[in-house]
Amino acid sequence: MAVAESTRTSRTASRELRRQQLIDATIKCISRKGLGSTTLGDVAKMAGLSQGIVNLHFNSKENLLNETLRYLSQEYRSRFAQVLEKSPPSAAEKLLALMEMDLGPAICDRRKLAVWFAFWGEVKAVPTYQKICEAHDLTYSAQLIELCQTIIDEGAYRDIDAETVTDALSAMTDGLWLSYLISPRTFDRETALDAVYSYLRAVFPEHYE
Amino acid sequence: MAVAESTRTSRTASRELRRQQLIDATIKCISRKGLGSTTLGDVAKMAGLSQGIVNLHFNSKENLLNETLRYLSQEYRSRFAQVLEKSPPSAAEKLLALMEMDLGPAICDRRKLAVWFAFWGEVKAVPTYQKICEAHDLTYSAQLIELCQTIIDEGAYRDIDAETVTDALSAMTDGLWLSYLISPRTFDRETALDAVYSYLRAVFPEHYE
DNA sequence: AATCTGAATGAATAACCATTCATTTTGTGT
DNA sequence: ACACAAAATGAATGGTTATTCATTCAGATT
Repeated sequence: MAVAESTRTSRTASRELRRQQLIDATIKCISRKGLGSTTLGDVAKMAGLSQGIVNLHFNSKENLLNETLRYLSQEYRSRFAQVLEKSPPSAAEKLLALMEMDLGPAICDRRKLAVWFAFWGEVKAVPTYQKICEAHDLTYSAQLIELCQTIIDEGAYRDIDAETVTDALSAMTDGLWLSYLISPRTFDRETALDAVYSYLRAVFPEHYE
Repeated sequence: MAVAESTRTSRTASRELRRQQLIDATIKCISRKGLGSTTLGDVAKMAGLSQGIVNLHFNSKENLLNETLRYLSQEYRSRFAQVLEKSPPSAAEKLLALMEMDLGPAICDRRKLAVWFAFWGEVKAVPTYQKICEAHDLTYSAQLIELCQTIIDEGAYRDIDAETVTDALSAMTDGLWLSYLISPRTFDRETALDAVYSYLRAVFPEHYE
């Protein structure tokens, strides 16, 4: 476990900067050793700081982990918003761009995925994680439903509703992440994208041919 | 945390029986407290036995957890085989029955799911978990691919291959499990099944109308 | 330059927990 | 009944880790 970029930031960094530095270190530690065996000592060492540093800035390990999960959620949301902004205006293209983001190298990266799954693995046991994840999914879904509804209206598709397509698509990306996490050798991101394409082409044939 | 059915099994149970009793207790503990804070003391108390019992039968905590994951995998596989046996002979009906099993109350149960996700959350950090999960997915996929191939041949479906449909379907069930784990209030099993139906109807319209 | 303030350190503490093992209990065969 | 072997117990051990806090350090203010 390597020591991080300690020389670049001045020894006395502003409060927010140091907190972010520690959250980054936490993410790195969890992705390497797992949530179960990440200690505050590990996090401090990874950040190139001293033993007591986490409690100084976060008061407790529990709080550090909550803030780390909140950060992950917020980071995802801002990428999501960025993709929505930058992609072409049509709903079909936006939806496709979002799926490609989910399965692109920035997000569908084993290190990041390992951290998400580490938290998901404790969702039932830690109510705070559940609340954060539930809120995360909710805002994410709401925007996908809007896009899907527009597509359905445009194509006058029958026997399908926006909520169902959204449930299916977001479940699929989550599940594809798991496949990639478990079988990185035999399962790649292109294969994952093909699965999503197969669904989009099948339910929205007018839009995705 | 309650004490389990200690009176039913005789104090000196056969080796295999006691091991299974401890695995069951482990599953209960993980589903309640999470993998991270399940101790051998918890497991022993849950089983109604003494502190040192786990090391007597499993030698180490690591080994107990490995065996617990193997048991989960094996249990799933036997349910899977049972559904294949009991359902009508057509591939389309078998596939549907399997999906309904995945999202039925026996498997899509928050306590069980919490345990699966607890292990998945450590997959990147614990090579043994990864190997067990990868092998699990492999045998599971192989059988689904066969079914899908039969359906594709029957319906002479174009532009779709069995591997892709299998990837999509199993990712979807995994992801739907996560939705159910995170949002048990707003997300129910019927909603989850609708998502799967929407895919099946769309890619295999001849078979699922 | 001297002082002051908040950030950072890292050794010490106390709690927790996996593992060990000497002792006790149980069931079986004689 | 008795002896023996296997199973189970639970107190003790040693290692680990979150948290605390007295001390040190950096840099801003006067």
